Amino acid sequence: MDIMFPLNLNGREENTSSLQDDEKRMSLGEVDFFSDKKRHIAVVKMEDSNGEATQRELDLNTGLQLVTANTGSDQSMVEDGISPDHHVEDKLAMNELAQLQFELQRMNSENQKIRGMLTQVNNNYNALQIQFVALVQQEKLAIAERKSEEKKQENVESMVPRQFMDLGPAAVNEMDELPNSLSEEITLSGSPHTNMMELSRNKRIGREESPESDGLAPNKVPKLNPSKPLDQTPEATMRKARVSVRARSEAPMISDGCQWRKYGQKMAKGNPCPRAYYRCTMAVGCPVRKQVQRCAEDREILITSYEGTHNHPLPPAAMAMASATSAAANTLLSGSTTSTDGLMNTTFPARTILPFTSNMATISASAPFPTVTLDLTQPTNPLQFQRTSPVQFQVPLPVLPTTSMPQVFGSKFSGLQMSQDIQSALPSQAEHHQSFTDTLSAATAAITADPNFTAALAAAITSIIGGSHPNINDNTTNNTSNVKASTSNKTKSSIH
DNA sequence: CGTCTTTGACCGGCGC
DNA sequence: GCGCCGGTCAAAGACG
Repeated sequence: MDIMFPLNLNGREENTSSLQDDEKRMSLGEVDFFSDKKRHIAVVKMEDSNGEATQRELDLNTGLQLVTANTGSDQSMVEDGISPDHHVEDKLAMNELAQLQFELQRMNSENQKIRGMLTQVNNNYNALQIQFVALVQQEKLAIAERKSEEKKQENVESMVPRQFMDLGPAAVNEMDELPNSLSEEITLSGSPHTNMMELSRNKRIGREESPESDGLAPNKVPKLNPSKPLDQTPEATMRKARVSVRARSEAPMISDGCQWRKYGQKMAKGNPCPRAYYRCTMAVGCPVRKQVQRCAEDREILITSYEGTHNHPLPPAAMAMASATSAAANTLLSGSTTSTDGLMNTTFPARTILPFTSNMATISASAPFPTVTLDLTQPTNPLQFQRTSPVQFQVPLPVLPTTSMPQVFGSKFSGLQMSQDIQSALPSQAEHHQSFTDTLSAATAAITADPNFTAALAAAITSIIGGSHPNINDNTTNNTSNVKASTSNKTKSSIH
C-alpha cells in the first residue's frame, strides 16, 4: 500500500543551507571536511506495512557525516605540524578545531532533530494509514451493504438478531443495558501475530474506577458485586472492550495526541518485553488507560491498547488515532445486525461478499472481552488473508450504510461524553457527505471514546431502525489543563 | 519544588 | 486453598 504522506523533513532547506556553508568555507580557504555532497543523500530504510524493508533515497541533509576516521583533510591538519610558521599553523589548527567542534555540535543537534522528525513521520504515517484503512473499508462497506441487505431479506425468516456471541438469553437481554456483554476479540488484521490482549487474559474488574469518573464513564464495567445475582452474567459484564493498534515504531510510545502518565510496568507472560501501563492525564479523572507493549515476535511492532472513555475533548492527533476503529466499528455494527449463526462459526457467507473486511476482521474466542485491533503492520490487501491465530475465527461482515454512522454516534451513546470537537464534527443527515473525513474521524473518535462500542453500536442499531436523531450532550467536564495524575489517583475509591 | 518514572507490593480473578 | 497472572497502587528516586 502506497500512501503519500506529507513528509516535511526540511531536507531541501537543510541541504541548501549546507551547500551555502560549504561554499562559504571554500571561499575562506578552510579545510572542508564535509564537502562530499554525495553524503547528503540519506538512505532511509523504511519498512512498509507488509514488513518488507525498502530503501528510499531522500535528498536531504541529515548532517550525519558519521565517518569520523582520519580523512585526507584530517591528516592535513594533523600531519603538517612541522611548519615554518608555527603560530599561524597553530592558529589555523585551532580555528579548524573550533570549527570542527561547532560543526560536531551542530550535527549532533541536527541528528537529534532528524530523529525526532523521523519518529514524527513514522507516527504521521501510522495515523494516515489508519485513516486510509478506515476510508477504504468504509467504501467497501458501502458497496457490500447493498449485497448484505439483499441477503438479509432472503434470510429474514430464519434470522434471529443476536449479538456477537451467544451469551444466552440473559446476556442478549442485557445488551441494552450492559454494553459490555461481549466476550470476543475482533481483530482488524490479517496479521498472524499474537495480540497483546491474548497474552493478557484479562480478568480484571473495574476496581480502579474513580468516583468522579463513575458518572463520566457509564460504559465502564461495573464492579463485580458479590451480592449481585448470578443471572446477571458477571463475567460478561466485567469485560471491557478495547481498541488496540499495532504499528511499527522505534519510539517507545506512539504519540496519539493525548497526554499519558505511566503508572506501572509489568513483565507479561510470553513476552520478554515489558508491558507499560499509562493513564490519560489530559483531564481530571479521565479513566482512559492504555497499555503499550512490543510484540514478542517482532519487536519493531508496538502494540498499544486503549481502554476507557475520555471525559475531555480529543485533540486532533487523538482524533486521527481514533479513526483506527472506524472500520472495526462497522464490522462490529454489521456483525451485530446480521449474524445469526453465532460468531463461533469459522466461516461466514458474508465473507464471500465482503472479502476485504473479512480479511481484516477476526474473532478471538480466547479474548475475555472485545478488542478491536487495527494492524498497521500488514498490507490491507483484500486478496491476502491470514488467520491471526488458531483460536480466532472469521466474523460475518454485513454492513450498515455509512450514512448511518452519524446517527449511530449521536442517538444511543448518551454515555459517550462526546467532546465538543466530536459534536461539531458530527454532521447532520443532510450534510454528512460534506466532510467525509471529519465525519469518519468524529465517528470513530466517538467509538474510541467508548471502547465498549460493541454494545453501544448494537444499541445504535435500534436507534437507526427507529431513526432517532442524534442527541448530543454537552460536555461540561472539559478540562484540558495538565493535571497531576496523582490527584485523581488519590480520589480513587479503594473498593474491595 | 513539582512532576514524572520506576519498581516492589498488593489485590482480585481464575485454574488446578 | 494455593499459586499464577494481570493490573494497580504508592513510596522512592530522578529530573528539570
